[in-house]
Order: sequence, then C-alpha cells, then structure tokens
Amino acid sequence: MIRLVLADDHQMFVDGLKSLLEDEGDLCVVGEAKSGYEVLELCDREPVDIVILDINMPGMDGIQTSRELSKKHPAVKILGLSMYNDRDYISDILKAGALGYVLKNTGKDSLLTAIHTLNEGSTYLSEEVSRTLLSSFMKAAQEHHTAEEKLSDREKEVLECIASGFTTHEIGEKLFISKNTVETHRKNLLYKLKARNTAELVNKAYKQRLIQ
Amino acid sequence: MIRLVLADDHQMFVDGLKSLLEDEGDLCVVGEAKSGYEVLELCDREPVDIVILDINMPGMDGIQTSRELSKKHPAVKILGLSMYNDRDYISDILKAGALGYVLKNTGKDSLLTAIHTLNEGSTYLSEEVSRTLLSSFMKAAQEHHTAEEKLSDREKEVLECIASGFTTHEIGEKLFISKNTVETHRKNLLYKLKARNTAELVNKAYKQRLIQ
DNA sequence: TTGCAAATCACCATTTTCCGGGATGCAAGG
DNA sequence: CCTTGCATCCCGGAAAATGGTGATTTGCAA
Repeated sequence: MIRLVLADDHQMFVDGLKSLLEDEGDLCVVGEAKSGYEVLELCDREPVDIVILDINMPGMDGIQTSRELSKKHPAVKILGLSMYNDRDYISDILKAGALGYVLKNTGKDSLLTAIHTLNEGSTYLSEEVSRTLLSSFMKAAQEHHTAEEKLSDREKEVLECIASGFTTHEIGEKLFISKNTVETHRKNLLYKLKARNTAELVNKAYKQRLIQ
Repeated sequence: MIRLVLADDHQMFVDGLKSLLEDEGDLCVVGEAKSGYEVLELCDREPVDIVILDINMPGMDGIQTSRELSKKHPAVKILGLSMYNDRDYISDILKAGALGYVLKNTGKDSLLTAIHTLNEGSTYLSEEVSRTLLSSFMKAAQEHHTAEEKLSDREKEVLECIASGFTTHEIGEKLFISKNTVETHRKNLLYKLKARNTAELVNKAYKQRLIQ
C-alpha cells in the first residue's frame, strides 16, 4: 500500500484526485494539505511514501516546500504537479529534491505510472516535460558548439587562466609566452565574446559554457 | 511492438540482453551495434523506437553518439546504460538528448520499466541514478545557501553589476552612490570570496551560484 | 604560389583596478 | 551603553587592464 499526501490549494482538485487515486487498489491518501506548512506537519505526524505537490501555492510554494521536505524527510518522494510546462519550474523543483514532474493536463495513466515509479525510488518526468527539458538542453548544447568554434585552442587556454585570476604577466610565465602576446589574446577574446572588460568576459564565457 | 537497437562493445553482454528482451512479448531487437557509427547507420536504414546505448564505447562514445543521434533522428529515444553511477556521465548524456539512464547492475525489471516509459516519451532514471543526481543537486543548493548568506543585499547588487561589465564609476551612477562606495563593496567582495581580481571574483561567484 | 589565419612580440597613452589606510551614521542585539 | 555589521564616503600610489597600431613567423588551404 502506497501512502500518499496531496497538496494543492484548490480543494476541488484535491477531491477529484483523491477519488481517482483511491479507486486504485494499492494507493491510500493519508492526508491533504492546502499549503506547504501543512505538508510538513503531515509528514512529521505519520509515515508517508509520496507527496504530490502543486507548485503554485500561496504562502510557501512548492519549490520551497520541496526543499524543506527533502531536508527533514529525505525518504519521502516528491512528485511535482503543475499546469505550467515551464523549464525553470521543472528544473527548480528537481533541484529542490523532487523525483518527478507531471503536468495537470496529462491523463491519469501518466500520474499512476509516476506514482509507481517514484515509489521504487526512480525518477519520472512525463512526456511533454521531458521534451521541454530536452529541448532546452539541446539549445544550450548548440550555443556551446557555435561559441566554442570561434576560439582557438590558445585563446581558450588564456581564457581559463584569466578566469582563474592570473594576471597577464603571470599567464605569460605560465604558458611561456610574452605578456604582450597574452594581451593580444585577451584583446581578441574581448572582441570575440563582445565583452567590455575582464569581468564581462568571464561572465560570457560561463554563459556560453566555455568554462565550467 | 517496440523496436530496439542495442549498442555495446561487449558482444556477450549484447547477446544476453537480446535474449532477455526478446522473451518479452512486445519487444523486438532490430539491430545490434558495437560502435556509435553503427548505431547511426542502423537508424538511417530502418525505423527504430529506442536505442539502448552503452556510454563507454571505443571510438565515438555514448555521449557523442547521443548528440549526433538526437540531431539526426529526434524521434528515436535514447536510454543510457553504464556500469558507472557517475554524476557527470549522467548529466552529460541527458544533456546530449537521452531520456533515461539505467545502471548495468540493476535488475531486468528496471530496464523493462525504462523501456516502456521511454516508449511513451517520458523520462526514466533508475533508483540509484536518481539518488546520485539528487544528492549532487542538494549539495549544490547547500553551498549556494552558505555562500549567499555571507553577502549583503547591496554587495550582491554590486556583484551583478561588476559581472555585467560595468566599471566602478558606472555602477556608482547606476545605484546612485559614490564610486568610492562601490570600490569598498568591491574590496569586500574580493575579500569575502577570496578572489585576487575581478575575473576570479566573477568566476567564484558563478561557482557558488551567486549569479546565474 | 598566394593568401589567410593563428600565434607570436612590441610600444604607449589612458583608464581602471587594487590595496593600504581612515571616517561617519545607523540599526540590531547583548 | 557598547559592540558589530552594514552602507556610505574619501585619498593616494602602485599595478594592471584597455585600446590602438604595427610587425613577424608558421602552417595550411585555395
């Protein structure tokens, strides 16, 4: 028997969900919550396997609740639920400790699969969600590609040294070249990444994933 | 009927896996590959639903293959397979377009669940893998917390401006304070983040997730 | 061969950062 | 009341970065 807690600030939604889930033989809704605080209280009081957590709640939202919950009760699995297929929502709640994310407009099959998958400790992201995350990753990877090609190996080397805090002179000694050469590389880097100074250079290098 | 391709450089492993999968009624192994190139060829030739891809292969490795494959055949689902529960492997192959990741030392049930989940377009990460990713996210979030507390609001504001490439003077105008004040903030930032200069400051700010 | 791009080195004026101080007002907390 | 932290402001000199211009070598590709 999988013990569930439902957290959503819309009572009608919770009611519907509860009825739907309790039709399944192996599921049992042991608590309902209308806010993040109630979720934490419920989990303090009795053992819970999975919390189905709406992201958009007044007061402490799903993200924050997720963070607290996975700190206090690491064994409780968190399934994020939301109407928004938003990259930031998804990645935020996953970073906050959730194991799964399902959209409210997907069917009940998806939800049931998610529950059973999470119950084994594995991760589940529904189809549309996977697609969203995937495409954002791919986009980042592409930018990475185009930006990296613009820089020569030597420039990348100098770039890393600059980001590490070495001065032009030190980099020269490190790479066995004159500081004048390093200055030229630095100038070319500033030009190629359209940065106004060292700070912006390092910033853009990070954004384009030229350094980790 | 789900059409599978198995890619692994160890023939015996492929043989075993094939026998295991074909015992299932709804699975069909339509091809085997010992390298990334063969995978791409196979997918060019006939329709494939899921590629089960070993990460450690000679020549073009699983990560690279994944990137190529999801570029040329976005509809093909990629399931990463490896003996290593390594955070970098996992995140790299997911970024490269894979929808799932399963360890070789997990049972066949996990693999079958993964296949069926991926076939619907959803994402599956097995239990240990989820745990690994989760703990690394949590760790990052914790560091974030401790580092962020050290800086005052004003300092964070100045830090962002510095990273954006504004000079001390410009920041002063922007925040309606004297450039001398900005210099003090900058000094404190350098001290607090133990950076030698602006470049390293921006670098460390990124590493400690003080800026995105 | 010709031409181009990358890497190398050089000079120099101007701006900015870096680092060492010192100083004030203010609010929160012991 | 007094300490502590924060935000504000100021100064001066050394060090570094910035921007402009020019030049040589090397290797590769048209």
